[in-house]
Amino acid sequence: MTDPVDPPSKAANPGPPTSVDPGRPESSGERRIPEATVVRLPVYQRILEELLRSGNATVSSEQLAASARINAAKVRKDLSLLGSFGTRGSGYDAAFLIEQIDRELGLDQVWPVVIAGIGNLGRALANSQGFTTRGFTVVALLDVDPAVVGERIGDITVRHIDELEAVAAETSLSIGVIATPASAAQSVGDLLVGAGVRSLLNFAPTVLAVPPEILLRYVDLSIELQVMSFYQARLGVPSEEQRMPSIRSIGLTGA
Amino acid sequence: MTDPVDPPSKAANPGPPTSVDPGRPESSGERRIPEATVVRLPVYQRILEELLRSGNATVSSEQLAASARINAAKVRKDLSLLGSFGTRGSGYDAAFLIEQIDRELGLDQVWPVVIAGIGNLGRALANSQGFTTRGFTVVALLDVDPAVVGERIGDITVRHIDELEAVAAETSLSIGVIATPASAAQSVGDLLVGAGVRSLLNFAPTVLAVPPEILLRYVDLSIELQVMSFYQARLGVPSEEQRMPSIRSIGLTGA
DNA sequence: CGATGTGAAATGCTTCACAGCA
DNA sequence: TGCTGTGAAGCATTTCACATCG
Repeated sequence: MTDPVDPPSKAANPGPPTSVDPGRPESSGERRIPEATVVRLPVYQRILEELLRSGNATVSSEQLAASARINAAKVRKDLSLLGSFGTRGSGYDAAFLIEQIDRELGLDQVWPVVIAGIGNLGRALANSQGFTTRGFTVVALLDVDPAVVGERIGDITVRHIDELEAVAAETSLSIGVIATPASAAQSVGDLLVGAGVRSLLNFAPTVLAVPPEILLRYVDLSIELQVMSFYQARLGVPSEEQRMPSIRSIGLTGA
Repeated sequence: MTDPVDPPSKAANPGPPTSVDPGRPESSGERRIPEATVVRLPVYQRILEELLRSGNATVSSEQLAASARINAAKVRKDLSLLGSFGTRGSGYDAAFLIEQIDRELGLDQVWPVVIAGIGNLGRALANSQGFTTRGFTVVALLDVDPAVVGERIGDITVRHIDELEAVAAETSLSIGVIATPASAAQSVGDLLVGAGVRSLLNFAPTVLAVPPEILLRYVDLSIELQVMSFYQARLGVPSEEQRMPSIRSIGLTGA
C-alpha cells in the first residue's frame, strides 16, 4: 500500500530479461509498436493525405520527414515496424501506406463515439474531421441543457443525458468523449462507464477517476500554450528540440 | 541539401560528452529542463489546484503521482529540477509549488494571444480556462465571416482579419492561435507572422509551413482518439504503459 | 519516522551508417 | 543509382534505491 501507482509489473515480466532470441515476431504475434511511434502514425496519415491530394502517388522517407519535421531515419524505422511497405529506390506508395497505417491504428474498423457536453467544444468535436472520417462515427450527442437537447447537429439530434441508458440499448458505444465543464466531468464519466463505454477521452480540465479497466485519455487544450510560454520565455530554445516535433496532449491510460 | 531537417547540432555540442563536474548550475545558468518534464508541469498544476480547492495545503510526491498516474520518483525528479521546494518528512506546499511552476513555465508574465477563426473551436478556446487564466490574455478575435465579425465574445469584439494590421498597432501580439478550417490555415498563419506574432499554435488539421524563427506547435483534436483506437483494437495494452500517462498533441517547433 | 532529492542502473527512443534490393 | 530496412551506437528519460534531512 506504499505505492498505489506501481503495481508489480516490471518484476513479474513474462519474458526473460535478456532475450533468448525472440525469433522476430511474424504475422501472428505482431511487432511491438512503441507509443512514440503510434502517436506519429496519425501525423504521417495527415501528410500522406495532403501529398495524395496534391498529386504525389509516391513519397520518400525524406519527404515525409521534412513535412513532419523529424529525422528521416525515424520515419523509416516507424514504418518498418508495420512491415516492409516501401520500395527501395523509389519510396512508399502513399495510398497503400495510408491503408496500412489505418489498419495498424485499428481505423479499419469503426468505433462508435458518444459526445457528452454540447457546448462550443462538443460541437467542434462533433464536426471535426478527425471524429467524422475513417475509424469513428459519432452515434450520440448528449447534454443536460434543455435549450440544447433536441437540437440537430449534422444528422444527429442532441439527447438528454438521462436517456443514456436508452441510447446504449439502441446502439453500441465504445468511446465516450467528455466535453462538459469540469464540474460535471466526473459524474458524466461515471454515467458513460455505467453505460458500457470502454474508453474515455476527457477534454474537461479536471482529473478523472475511473475504473482501471477503462482506457482513459485526457486532452488539455492549453498544454501546448503553456509549453510555448516556457520556450518563449527563454528564447534560447533547446538546440536539439528546435526543429523537433513532439506530439502531445495529456493521456492517462488505464489498463 | 540532403537532409533539410537535420542541421549540424549534435556534433557541435558545447559541453564535453563526459561531464567534468558541471558544478550544479546555480541561480544564474538555470538547470536544463527536459521537454518531457515541461509537458508534465501543467499537469501538476492542475492537480495541485484541485488539491488546494479541496483543502489540502500540503502534498506528497506519492499523492501527486497517484493523481497523475505516474511514478513518484518521476514527480520528485521533475520537481527537483526546479529547485528544492519540498520539505522532507512532510511533502510540498501546494500553493508555493504552483507559484514555482508558474515561474518556470513563464506564466508569471502575460502573453497576449490572438485567436483567428471564430467557429465553435475558436469560441471554445476563447472561453477556455487555459486561455483565460494565469499567463495568457486573449487580446483579439479575428474572422472573415461578416456574420461573426462584430459579435462580442466575453469582453472582446470579433474583428475582420483585414484589420490585423490595426490590431497589431494597438496592442502587442505574441501568440497566434489558428482555429480556422484547414483551407485557410496557411494564409492566416502567414498574416499572423506578418503581424509580428512570435509563436503559432495551430489547431487546423493541416501541416503549416512557417519561417524557422517562429515557434510552431500543432494540436490535433483527434490524435488521442486514434491512439485509443490503436490500444482498444488490441486489448492487450502494453503492460508497461497500462497506467502510464503520456502527454501529447502534435507540436512542431521552429527555432 | 517519513518523505525528499539524487547518483546510478535500466529502459526506451533516436540517430547513424551502411548493406541490400529494385 | 537511389532509397529502404536495420543492426548498433548514442542520447534521453525513467526508475531504483538509499542517503539525507526536517
